[in-house]
Amino acid sequence: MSRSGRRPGATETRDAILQAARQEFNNRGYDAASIRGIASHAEIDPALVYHYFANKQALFVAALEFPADPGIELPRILGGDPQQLGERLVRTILTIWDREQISPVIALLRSAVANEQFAAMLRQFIATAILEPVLGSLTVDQPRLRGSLVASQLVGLAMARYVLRIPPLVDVPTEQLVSLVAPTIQRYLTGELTLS
Amino acid sequence: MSRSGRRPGATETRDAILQAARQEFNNRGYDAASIRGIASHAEIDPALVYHYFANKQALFVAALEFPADPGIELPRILGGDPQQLGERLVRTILTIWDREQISPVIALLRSAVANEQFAAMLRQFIATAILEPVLGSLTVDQPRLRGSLVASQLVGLAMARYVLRIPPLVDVPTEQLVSLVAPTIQRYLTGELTLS
DNA sequence: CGTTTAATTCAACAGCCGTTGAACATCGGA
DNA sequence: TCCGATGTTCAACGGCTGTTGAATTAAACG
Repeated sequence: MSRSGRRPGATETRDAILQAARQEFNNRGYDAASIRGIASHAEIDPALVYHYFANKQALFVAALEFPADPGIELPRILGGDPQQLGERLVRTILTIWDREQISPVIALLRSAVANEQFAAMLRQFIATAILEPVLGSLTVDQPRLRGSLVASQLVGLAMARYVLRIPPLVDVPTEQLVSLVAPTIQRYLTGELTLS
Repeated sequence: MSRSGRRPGATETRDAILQAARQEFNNRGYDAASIRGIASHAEIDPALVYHYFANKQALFVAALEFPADPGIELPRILGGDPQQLGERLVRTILTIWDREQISPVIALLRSAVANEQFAAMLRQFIATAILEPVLGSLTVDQPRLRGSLVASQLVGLAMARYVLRIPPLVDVPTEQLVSLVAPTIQRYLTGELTLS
């Protein structure tokens, strides 16, 4: 019964920890996810986590590591008719969210609610990775206001579909949801804003 | 130096606890808000909270106690031109949220993110207090799908303006925000849904 | 006035948390 | 083969949490 000490054979522990961390952060958020819980999911002692990562926050950042490379997706969104920019944007984002049951954005969203520091991270990500490139490609008035309206609908979609799980929305097929929400995004992006 | 024991004079402790609880639940959410923190805000010993409320969850429910009576607001929303239903709905909700810096809905929203039980409470509140009456007053196809789309935009608005505090949105005057978002809500409520 | 009831605090419980240091076992290179 | 680096566990730390029971003081009621 050798308990402690290194295990024979190759080691894949670091990845196991990251995987468990992604899962836990994704569906509990930063605060509610615990090192002990993550370690237990990875079938490992909690202290081992600290052998690979400096502390909880470093683990969170490592687990976030965005899988969708904006450099690849963005040109596909920005190219083409600006009048269908909203549709391409919504389709791309929903596809990414739906592809993996575990999404860094959802993890960050869940964490941002109780933690101002992560709220700032999420604001920054939304602004620089989505809004600035998309709106920079257009010539419209009030780009920042338009961007924040787009953000509100996208965040609402993520909350309703993945966090609150409001029933009809959870089951609507991706492409149908695209055609329902895209007009809203398109209006926020290029429509006339009535500032009564 | 009498420490323990009852204080002379009338007692308003229960209200002080509720007020502190509302504040803490509102801007931290259920899990992050602590009984000790609430008690300290109310300048009171933590154990005193348990003299008035059975436990943390009971305190949360008591602190929630909805201030906007749906029975009063709803007829004002439902009466009038159905083509401006979206505008009246958004205006009413934003007015309620803006009026008090402390809103039960925001508290519930913050709490629902990490706690499935509160997510269910929020779903139920959105459905029965907002969506059902509003959509019940219309004759449209796909009412549940329409309702969930409305919910997604409203939740997104609450998240962006009050939780994430996305800069432009925080400072846009209420009435201007109404005129920006109302067309979206109106389209979800009565517009043609293109189910491609 | 005496007694019961209500308000209040103190001290403690058990449980969880992030984190650390020491001990042990295996691997990889000299 | 020896030895340092790496992987792994155990046990503990201090701090925070929700909650409870006993003790103390004042109000309310007869």
